[in-house]
Amino acid sequence: MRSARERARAEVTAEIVAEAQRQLAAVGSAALSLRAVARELGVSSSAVYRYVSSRDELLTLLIVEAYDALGAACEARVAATAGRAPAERWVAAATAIRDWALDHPHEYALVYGTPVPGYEAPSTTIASGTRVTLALATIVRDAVRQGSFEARPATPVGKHLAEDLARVRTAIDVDVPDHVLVSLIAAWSQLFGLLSFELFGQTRNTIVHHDELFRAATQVMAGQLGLGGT
Amino acid sequence: MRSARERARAEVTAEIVAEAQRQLAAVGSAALSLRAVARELGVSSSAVYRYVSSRDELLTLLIVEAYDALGAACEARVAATAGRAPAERWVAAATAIRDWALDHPHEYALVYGTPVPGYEAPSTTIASGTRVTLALATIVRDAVRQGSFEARPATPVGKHLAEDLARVRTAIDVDVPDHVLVSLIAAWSQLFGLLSFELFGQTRNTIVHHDELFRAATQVMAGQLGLGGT
DNA sequence: GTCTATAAACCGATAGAC
DNA sequence: GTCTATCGGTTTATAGAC
Repeated sequence: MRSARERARAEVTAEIVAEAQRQLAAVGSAALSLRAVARELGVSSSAVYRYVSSRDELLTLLIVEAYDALGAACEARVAATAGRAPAERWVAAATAIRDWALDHPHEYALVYGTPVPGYEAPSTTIASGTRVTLALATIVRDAVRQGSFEARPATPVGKHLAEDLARVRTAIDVDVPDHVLVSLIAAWSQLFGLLSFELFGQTRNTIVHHDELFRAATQVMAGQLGLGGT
Repeated sequence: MRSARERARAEVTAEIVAEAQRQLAAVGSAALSLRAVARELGVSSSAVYRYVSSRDELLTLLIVEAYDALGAACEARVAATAGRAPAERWVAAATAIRDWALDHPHEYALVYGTPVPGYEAPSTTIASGTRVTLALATIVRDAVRQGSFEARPATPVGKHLAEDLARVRTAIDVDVPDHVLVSLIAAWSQLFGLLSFELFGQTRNTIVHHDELFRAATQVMAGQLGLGGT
């Protein structure tokens, strides 16, 4: 059981992370400052060092928090749509990702945007980072098991790439041919690519109804991936 | 004709931009500092203000420069492959984009990554920013005119989205049905999504042969877009 | 654990001399 | 056009008192 001291410590750390998230939204990750967090929290700067040993550690906390929140949101949607048509699940999961990203644009940018200069992510962040990818893979895995997956005509894949894809196949535990994995990666990168375009303002002057475009594009990709009709 | 003064001024400005690009690579866009540029150039900070009126203006110069360089590279590849099979041209253009991005990762991040906090891009950057998109659209336009474009079964598109797509159709001057435009946007965002994944390290622990994956994924997307065989 | 005080940097931008 | 000097602000991080 945790002592009162440990619990107090966890609580203060959570407050620091919460304030850091506000800062992140206000000034961006590069300008995130331990000092400003302390100032806003009403404590001196050195006090914060008792909880967070450096700016990089604070960034790591934020990154893990963001990955976990997004991963949990996506996992929940995938679980909630179990039994539905695969294409429908794909669109639902993608929408969950987009909804979270629109609600937390700066945390999205922190993990999927330009890396913070000078910051090297420790391996502790990997597990949280792959959650959302694994959740998406679950949809394909279920579709394959149900037999509602339409195989596409095979296209050959280079030998070196096949090695990478074998690693991917193991990681996501989806037993499909190489060219389907390529399609899956294409769909996956399409999803985040379009989302980044929207959030980073690349389509600002052309697209107004981003929600409809996103839905249509993910529907198209689900079909091209082989997840079958709606 | 330009006076000697004007020419000297353009030359010094170019030196400032070149040094700023080095800074960009070293510390990232958020930490880009007029002062450091001046220091490295061996002049005082205030001297630089004679050429560049503010940090934001320097950023704008860098952004326009990056967009134009990438746009020119893509346009050149599209022009060089005129007459070839559309899918081949798509892959070639995508590869040109990737090659430029790998050669200039920080400039890529400047324009396609997280927006610089506090910086508002002036409308002067729009024209340069759309060059690469227009170059890609040319491939589809040529394919349609040649008749080597395979129409896909139509899927309905919402009314609001149709308005946006009408704007897109005019902007890129490609006369295809709505659902094809959605596919095109999907392919476009897939291309930049995968490239961002690679450059921002999202696939770091899984993919080794990024070049082969990129080629395979763009090939698949070209096919799904309707650009036909190799 | 929290505080004050401090070191040693950095920044954008401007004034005024030359 | 370039300089020095300066204003007024920022930062990370540490030392030492309480």
